[in-house]
Amino acid sequence: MNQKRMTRQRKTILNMLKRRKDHPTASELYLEVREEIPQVSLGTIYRNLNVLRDLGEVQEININNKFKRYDGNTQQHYHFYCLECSRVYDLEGSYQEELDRIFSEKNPHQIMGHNADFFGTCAHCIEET
Amino acid sequence: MNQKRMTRQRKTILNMLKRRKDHPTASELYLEVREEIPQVSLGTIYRNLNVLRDLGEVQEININNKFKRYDGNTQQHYHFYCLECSRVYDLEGSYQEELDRIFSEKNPHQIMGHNADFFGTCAHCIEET
DNA sequence: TTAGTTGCAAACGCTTTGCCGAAAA
DNA sequence: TTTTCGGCAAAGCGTTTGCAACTAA
Repeated sequence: MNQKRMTRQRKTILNMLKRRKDHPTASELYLEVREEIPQVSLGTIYRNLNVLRDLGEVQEININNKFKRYDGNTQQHYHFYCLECSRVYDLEGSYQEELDRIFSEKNPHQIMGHNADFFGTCAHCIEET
Repeated sequence: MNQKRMTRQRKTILNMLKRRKDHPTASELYLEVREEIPQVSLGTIYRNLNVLRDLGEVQEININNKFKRYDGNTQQHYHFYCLECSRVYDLEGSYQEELDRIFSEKNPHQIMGHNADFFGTCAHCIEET
């Protein structure tokens, strides 16, 4: 792969993702980056998110096939998707490595890992009802 | 909701999904349906998949944000995604209900269920190398 | 008869990309 | 200076939708 440069745009996007505890979409990130670099373009956001994802600096989240979300936390962890408000949260609790073992034994594939996302009603939406 | 009719197109799509053990995309299904109903349109495939999904007759699978896949097996089960060939397989082994309890205790959200998909190299691709 | 459905084609919405000037290294 | 990157706008692509004709019930 080519050598990557740490441009102002790329640095800003990465910092914002590391700081935010939610999981913004490219458009949401675009709005925030624009406050700091007004002339930035959406294409730049998308290009940099793909670069950062390839470098392993951020995690790409695909929960519902609508749009991708990005997570500055690159450790393995699970997500929670609220069916009411569509917010995505990190979940507390450890990654269940034994699942890979359990399902490896019962299937002919070489399992390298898994993704899991939980769904339901988030704390925020429970309060509102 | 409105009353649904079992048209020839809808019946054909449902039967094919129940019979196939893979998890076709709308386009893949379109190709197969067209062998039986040559003048069918892609729009009809999409509309019926959404209807059947809403009726609970088929399961919609979102593994990588590229395109949706459909599964005629409506029981809870996990999937395996091959990183090499992109095929999607059903996994043998039971749904881990206790995960919902474990993560419910550690988080403030009301968890109703979860999805999990495993990834790695499938049996088919292992053989080829 | 009548409300849901289809085929067709255009529209949608998120994401990618070609081009060229700008700027890291 | 060299090579990657950014801004802009157009294109790409899976999916949805408006419309008039059609059909299941």
